[in-house]
Amino acid sequence: MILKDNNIKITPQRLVVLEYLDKNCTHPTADEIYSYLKKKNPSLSKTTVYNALETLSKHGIIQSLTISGYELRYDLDHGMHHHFYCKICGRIVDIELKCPNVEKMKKYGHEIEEIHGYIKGICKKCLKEKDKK
Amino acid sequence: MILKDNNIKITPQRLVVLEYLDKNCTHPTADEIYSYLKKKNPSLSKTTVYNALETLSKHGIIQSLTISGYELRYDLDHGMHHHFYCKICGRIVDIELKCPNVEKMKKYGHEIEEIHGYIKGICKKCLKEKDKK
DNA sequence: ATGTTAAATTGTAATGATTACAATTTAGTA
DNA sequence: TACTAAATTGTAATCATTACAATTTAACAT
Repeated sequence: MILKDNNIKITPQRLVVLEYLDKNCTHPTADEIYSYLKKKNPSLSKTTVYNALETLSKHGIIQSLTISGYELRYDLDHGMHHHFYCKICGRIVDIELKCPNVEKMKKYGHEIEEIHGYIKGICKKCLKEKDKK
Repeated sequence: MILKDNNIKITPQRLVVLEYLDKNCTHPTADEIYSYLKKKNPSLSKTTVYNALETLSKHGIIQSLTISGYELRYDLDHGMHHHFYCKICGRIVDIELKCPNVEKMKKYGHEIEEIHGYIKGICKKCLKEKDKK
């Protein structure tokens, strides 16, 4: 199991957070995760959600996205992809994409740990809505 | 002048904010801009700085960066480039880079307005510091 | 099984960036 | 020079995130 593999203490709270992110690819905020899980886990604290997210993040199991500016969003890492953010509906969708620069990047002399590709605009669905008018 | 070209009302406050961003490629926060400009413009309000940044941003004259997570940073747009964020010193440096995906992106059916490339890791300078130890 | 201990969880309070808002001032134009 | 819509200002509110201290618990050794 992924927690044991990373020497992270296994707690029910961490398990539910991880399970939530595994089942929900909606790039939720800490608050969305908390609000949902709180229903079935009344003793859950929001701080715990933040702590769990930070721990998972630090071990590279999940990724935190800064794309929407005023809040962090979280994403279980399933390999390299970029994100598209719709300025109208706020939805974030994954974009499967190989960035050919990843390897070249090292020539700058910096040590690369993360690569984030954020594309912003208007999504397919919202474009259709606009056309109707 | 760039403000007139965009039909933005010319005010001394907007001018000093723009000038600051033109001269300082440090990707400052709103607060850094405010604190510096306040010295020579005592009547300047922080809200005005936020307003000016938003207006300039909306017109594509400047870009807001979400790279550091808990605060927005601003950058005068001089053509396509990505950003490198050092996790140790917090500095953000420009990476001149042509992204070959920009054109291909449209096939997803979304309308693309902005592309952000954020690379995170440890910068050259901080790597040297680490080696000394 | 049980006891031990370092680490995790909880709830509350603090922080700090950003936004809301209403009163005042001003840029652009007639 | 006067007018008006828009910009500026300062204060107060908002809201995500973090700090912290008390309590609980996972993991491990006996």
